[in-house]
Amino acid sequence: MPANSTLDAVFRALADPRRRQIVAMLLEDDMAVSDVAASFDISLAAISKHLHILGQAGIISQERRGRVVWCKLQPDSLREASVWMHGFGHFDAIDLEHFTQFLEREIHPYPDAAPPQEPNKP
Amino acid sequence: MPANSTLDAVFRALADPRRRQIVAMLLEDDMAVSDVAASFDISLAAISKHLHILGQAGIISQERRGRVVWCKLQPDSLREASVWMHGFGHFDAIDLEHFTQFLEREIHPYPDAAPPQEPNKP
DNA sequence: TTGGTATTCAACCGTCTGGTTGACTATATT
DNA sequence: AATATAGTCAACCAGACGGTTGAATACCAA
Repeated sequence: MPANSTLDAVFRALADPRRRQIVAMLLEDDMAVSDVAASFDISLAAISKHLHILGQAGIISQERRGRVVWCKLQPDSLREASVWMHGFGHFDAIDLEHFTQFLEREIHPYPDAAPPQEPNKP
Repeated sequence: MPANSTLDAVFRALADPRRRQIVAMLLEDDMAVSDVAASFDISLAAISKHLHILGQAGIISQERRGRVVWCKLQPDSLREASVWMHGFGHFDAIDLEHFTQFLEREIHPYPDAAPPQEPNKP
């Protein structure tokens, strides 16, 4: 198995829209597991699994503080994959305007739903 | 489903090391389906499926010429996903030196195996 | 100590994935 | 016309995925 297993894990982790949405949410601020879960209508256990997959890929880290597990984005983990993709595109400058639009769509997919609430950090 | 289904497909397509290797090979030159298959030890049918997945994601296009189906990389398809990732990394300049190293690893994972042969293009 | 809150674990389930093989279609070659 | 080559299709299979529920664990608070 030659293949860069980190790249495997990163791309696989990002292949799920819910996980991408989680990543986008964590870009704004660290969140507790249940805070993350509050933005979705699936079980807490399912969210826990998604976070585990993101953690395995190195995209987030999790730290228990008291009974709360805090999730933190590890942006550097995306560097390798980003470089990989960029190499194929021979794109000109990255247009962050586009990115902002994606972010909006990913973080607030349901405009009517409850917005991600401010976590009560210690 | 808010989720950008193109991003879904692109990330999912890239999550498989064989498919990434195919993409890397196609960066060097267009290839026929059986030329692609020659670099792997799985069946032609399996390769055909992988190419279909890459095609669905828009990462490659396929064009039949005679009885040969030629596969061509569509680098623009990676732009959206590249932008997405780049937005999280707030990386400095993309270092294409790294990319070249990845490429080497992805295209020639087994140094002893037969190198990808020159396709006989018309 | 009792009880509530936060999270994970374990077992289970339907669906998707990636592989196989054999039949099939379509094009070249002789 | 007969045969070889290129590729896809269809049926099948084992294993991974994403979800559920209920029990277990760990911490905090009264």
